[in-house]
Amino acid sequence: MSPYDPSAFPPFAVTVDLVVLTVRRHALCALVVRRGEAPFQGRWALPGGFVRADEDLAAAAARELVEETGLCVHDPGSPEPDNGAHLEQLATYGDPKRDPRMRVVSVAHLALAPDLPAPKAGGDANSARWAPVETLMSQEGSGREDEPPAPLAFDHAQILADGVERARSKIEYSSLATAFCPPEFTVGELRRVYEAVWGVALDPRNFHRKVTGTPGFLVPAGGTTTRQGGRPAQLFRAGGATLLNPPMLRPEV
Amino acid sequence: MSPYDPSAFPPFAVTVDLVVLTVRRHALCALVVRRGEAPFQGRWALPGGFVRADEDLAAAAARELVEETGLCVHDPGSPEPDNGAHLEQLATYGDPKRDPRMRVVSVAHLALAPDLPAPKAGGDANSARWAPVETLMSQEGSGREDEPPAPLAFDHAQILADGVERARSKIEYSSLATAFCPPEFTVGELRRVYEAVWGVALDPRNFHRKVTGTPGFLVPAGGTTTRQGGRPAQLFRAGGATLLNPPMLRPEV
DNA sequence: AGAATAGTGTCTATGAGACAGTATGAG
DNA sequence: CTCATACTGTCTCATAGACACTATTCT
Repeated sequence: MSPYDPSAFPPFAVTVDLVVLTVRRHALCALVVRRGEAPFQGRWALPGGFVRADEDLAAAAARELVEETGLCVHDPGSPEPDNGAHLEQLATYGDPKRDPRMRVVSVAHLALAPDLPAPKAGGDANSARWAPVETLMSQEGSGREDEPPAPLAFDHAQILADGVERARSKIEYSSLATAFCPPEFTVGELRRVYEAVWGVALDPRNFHRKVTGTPGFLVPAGGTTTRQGGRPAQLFRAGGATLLNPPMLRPEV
Repeated sequence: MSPYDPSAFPPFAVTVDLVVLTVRRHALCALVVRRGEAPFQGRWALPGGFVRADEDLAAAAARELVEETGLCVHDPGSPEPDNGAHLEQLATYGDPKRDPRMRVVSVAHLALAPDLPAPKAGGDANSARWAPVETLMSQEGSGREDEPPAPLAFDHAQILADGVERARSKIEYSSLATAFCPPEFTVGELRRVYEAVWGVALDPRNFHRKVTGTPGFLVPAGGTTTRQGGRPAQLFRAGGATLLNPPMLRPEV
């Protein structure tokens, strides 16, 4: 058999799974859905679904994101700051035994979204909710009654860990942290995003000097807000610069 | 239809494609094979093949790498420095029209190898060769008769570009450049790897101070060599450190 | 007034980049 | 000898981190 014979190939199912991250109440949270059917019935899982026959992978991921959150994907070309999310491919998971029913290859995607009111349950899941990644990634689950316990279904714990690590490293050298913020935000709000994603405290003064001193990162939006209390803070929106050079340093030495 | 019904899914073929990079004669080169059959018959393409029914994605990539180059994949756990290559997943390409015959999702992998004598032709390709990425990535191909012309088959030009970009950025903050070197190498040889991959000239003295001053990056192997001419240089092997902090800065501002 | 957050200035340690100068081989 | 490469040392400039200080709001 020629390895390129198109009539002799093992059939695979291809899905997209989504790691949707947001920052809620100073904590990095991921969107999880409760599975309504076997396998792993009743367990929490990442949202996802089959790629359709004539659908690109990115389109499938964007479709699932809309179905689960109502978020539209931000088009990098369009100038207007819709409240769309950032979406990028994460990695592909294809262990032959990752789904007990059949051979499924899942192309995981990472989405970063600003804080949303509440997730709406999609048609293909009993319920959906935001859960702190700290809870989801701990072996035991939290002791609290109202939090979803680990472990996630399938290999979703690994996918989530990879997505969180991608987000944590990517905000170092890119302006991606603004994807967690509303269209207009203050320096303090952006700093709290970094602190929530990295789980560390940053010096507010050095942070302010760093982000306002990087050309193209932030552009003044013209107003001020006092929604955090204290002295009114200038509002910014994300500038055109996507790469941060020199990068924001993650304190951890 | 439930989107999770395992009996109702569109069938996909899943392949792995390989971006195999090495440094030959001060140039970053990629392994390409000439296609022996339609589509794109006679054109150059990245090596690759179908994932088998019970095979993990990484295993399929490692199998293809052995078939094409004879290189075994370096197991990060084993201490002995076999001349294995570095292998990692790159990205997945699934445009519905990327293969005119059928729906094929390709999980591309990136392999970094030391300089090899000559590629052996695999069973599923007429011929294989190393080609400078500069030639492969230019629109026109080189004017020289003995070089493979662009463009590559399928979407392999995009995959190659993504692989090259991954390699270029990853040697900044990791010790991955040593994957291009033989088990024992000199500081100058490692510098020439950086220069070839980035296409820039680096100050030999500052480079030497940087790499020898980073703990765990290089460990002395005990001997010296004079294979580059000039004063004999100390031989090193790659140390245990995989992350470079602070990173090697790519001069380009 | 006191608390909280925003924003500026100043000092210091670290490291990158530039480059002088010495060491040791091949021809 | 010259030439090529290896390696060390020194200077300067940029910047991260620490932190004093002022500004402006709310309760």
